[in-house]
Amino acid sequence: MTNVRVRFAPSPTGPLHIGGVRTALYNYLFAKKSGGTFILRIEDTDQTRYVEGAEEYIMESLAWCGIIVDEGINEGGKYGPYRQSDRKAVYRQYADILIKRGDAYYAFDTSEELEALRKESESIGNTFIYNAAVRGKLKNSFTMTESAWKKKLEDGAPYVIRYRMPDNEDIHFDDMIRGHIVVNTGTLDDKVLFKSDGMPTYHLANIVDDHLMEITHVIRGEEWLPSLPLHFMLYRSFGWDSPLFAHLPLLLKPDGKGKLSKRDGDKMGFPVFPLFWPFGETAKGYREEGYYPEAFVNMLALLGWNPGTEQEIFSMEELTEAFSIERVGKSGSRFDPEKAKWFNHQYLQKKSNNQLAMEFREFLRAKGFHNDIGDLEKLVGLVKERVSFVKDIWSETDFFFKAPETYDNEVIKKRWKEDSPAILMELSSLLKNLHDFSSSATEPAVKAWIEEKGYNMGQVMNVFRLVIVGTSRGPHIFDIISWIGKEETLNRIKKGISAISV
RNA sequence: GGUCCAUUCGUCUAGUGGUUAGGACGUCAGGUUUUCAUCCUGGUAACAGGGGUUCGAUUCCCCUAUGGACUACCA
Repeated sequence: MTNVRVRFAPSPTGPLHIGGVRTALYNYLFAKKSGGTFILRIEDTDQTRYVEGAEEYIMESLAWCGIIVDEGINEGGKYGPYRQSDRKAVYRQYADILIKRGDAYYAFDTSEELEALRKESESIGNTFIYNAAVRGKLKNSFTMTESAWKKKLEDGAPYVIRYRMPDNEDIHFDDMIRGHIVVNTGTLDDKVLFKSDGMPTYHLANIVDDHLMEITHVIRGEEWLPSLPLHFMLYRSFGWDSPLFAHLPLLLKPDGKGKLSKRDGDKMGFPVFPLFWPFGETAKGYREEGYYPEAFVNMLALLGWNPGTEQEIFSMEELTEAFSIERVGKSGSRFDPEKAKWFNHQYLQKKSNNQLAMEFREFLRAKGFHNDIGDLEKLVGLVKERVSFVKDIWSETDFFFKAPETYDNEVIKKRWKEDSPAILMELSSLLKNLHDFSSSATEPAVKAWIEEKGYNMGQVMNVFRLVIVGTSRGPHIFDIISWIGKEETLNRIKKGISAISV
């Protein structure tokens, strides 16, 4: 088998959608599985949609995910340049080849004229398509005399170059995911290949570049499936072998209908982009929300592909090993934000307490804590298994850092009894006399005291937790007091008694 | 409207011409924790509908329905 060469070819029109990231990932996995080459090509032939910062965003996103580009605008390579606007000079000659072969032609219709035609057709319930049926009535090198259209070109009149789609021919082609497809050219239109601004359209640039860059497999989103027949025709007109195609199913909204959009994320509170997008209308990113790239990639890989086994947790290496186009599904996948969290939970559990403590320390610094924040490794160990994100450690441990300011009324109503203050006072003096304040020392001491006094556990432990935490949640109470220390424990008991007894 | 694509639990999916249709997320129940969460155990829940083909279809074919993509001098 020849060397696999695949490309990811986004347009720099804004932040890269997670559907795009998944396309890049599948390309990457496919290439790496066979030791092939992953190419990043920037498709910026539409200058009006170019967005500053988007190229960098794309590259940073791939890097964050651990997708390594072999050839691209930064990496270079033998087939460059890798930005289509830098390849402008190469496209025109290919358009000319098509014209010479009679497979393409000049057209002088203005956008306004065509728009009017479209409206007119629509008003009588038809769809206007620029094809064999109408091309004979419009302004182009078929309807004009050679001297007339040549004169127009010489005069610098604006024109486009269109592909001449055959009138009525069944064309057959194959997709690695969808199998064999047949389309009649009569339903297709004469697509513009070369725009009046001197730039090629996607269709021309894409085919020319894929050929020149010796791309062997085109793995892209399903939204391209309708233009596949055109692309096949172009390869045929040029006399080139076409690469193999695989059209990936789309990522759909978690609820309702249609493909996943930024709005869904905003509405339901999850990101639709890998990284925070800082320009203009900003957008949340998985990285900034606290997702690990490994978890993000794992989640994305399983959305539309499965290994055929019951394994769900995969490293990039394992994904590379297991991936195959054959196991990519045919139908669109609804995105499930809950499952995304679950993946992150799995990866967080695998981190060492030491590593998590470091990450949590960073988090605390950003929050303004600078010194004296205690044994974070131990703290993290107490709550690790209940969190999915490093930021959750904070919401699970805020009461470690500061005494409660309010006390849960529900819990007070249920647990606070007349004798509670007296019992807590007793408990306080008991704790005061303990020298070893570790959990393993305080717990048996307190339990023995409860037994000796004939109290029951519930009447003591619940109010104890209430004054220490402020409500009924959190890790083992003796672990908490051990971490905050004797002095703080006694203070909280005292404060709690006076605050609640009022 | 037209062209093309798709359709297994709520979601991601496995699977087969004859299976108790499997797993994961979610959800529910029980257990653990005298808290909350985690965790463990168990339960709930699906082959879109109608025709064929066949001894037998969830699986193969056709139709319908539903969903989706595309329908620009955007990609």
